[in-house]
Amino acid sequence: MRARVEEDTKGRRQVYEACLEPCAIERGMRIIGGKWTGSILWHLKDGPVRFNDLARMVGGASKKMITERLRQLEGQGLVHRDVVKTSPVTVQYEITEFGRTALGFLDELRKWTESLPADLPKNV
Amino acid sequence: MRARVEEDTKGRRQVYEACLEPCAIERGMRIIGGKWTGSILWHLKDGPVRFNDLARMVGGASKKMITERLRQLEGQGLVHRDVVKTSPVTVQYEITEFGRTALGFLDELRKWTESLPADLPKNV
DNA sequence: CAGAATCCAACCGGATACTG
DNA sequence: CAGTATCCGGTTGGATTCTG
Repeated sequence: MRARVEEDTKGRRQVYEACLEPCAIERGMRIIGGKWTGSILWHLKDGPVRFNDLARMVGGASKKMITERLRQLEGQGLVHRDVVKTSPVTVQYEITEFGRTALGFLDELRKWTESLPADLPKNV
Repeated sequence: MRARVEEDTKGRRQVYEACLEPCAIERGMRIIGGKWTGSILWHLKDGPVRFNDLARMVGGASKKMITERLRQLEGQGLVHRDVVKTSPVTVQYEITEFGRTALGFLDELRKWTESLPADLPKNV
């Protein structure tokens, strides 16, 4: 098996060697587990959202982060970018059909997180 | 609402302000989305695994990483550490009942990743 | 509005060597 | 075997400023 060279969620160069190839869990996490990535995708589930609105919805992430993640998601075909020629221009981000295939997992994650007891051991 | 100060998967200090509190997706990702975290948990699903065996199973991660993640998972109550007094000592890591509650969506993630077409747009 | 550009301290994580 | 300790270059991501 040849070594694969890819970019993960954060644009980091990842070299997957023969016997070091991460399992599906790890690969998946590298795709949608990056900081803010899942959250961004999730907030697009109900329809197109404009850049600044998205930034507000994903509260906590800087514009820089939102931009980087969106570019990545776009490059991966999970999100579609649409420029509306108003003045000033507005930009709509929309989840693609492919992107929607990840929502099932994200919803499971959401349910899991929300089910966590309030008195967790530590750090959870 | 007061600001919460916690540690995420990677032990980073995270300050969650009132209106900046991440959504469940993001919080969940901070718990099990860290590098190697999901993979480690996943590889414990079939029963206790010893340290070095785990390191091999999660191929690619250094011992340092395995150790750090295991300590974290242990502190969160997702994994239990058991020292067996052989000579030299062996250490077994076992997923807890609580930890098992995370396997559901991890399996969703696995299925999602494995379903990805071979000819993906980019970076996926 | 929707970014792009820059700065930079903090952190991450691999490599290596060592230990009981 | 199951770690710990240390080094250290690379990456990350927040803050800030600027633009069409």
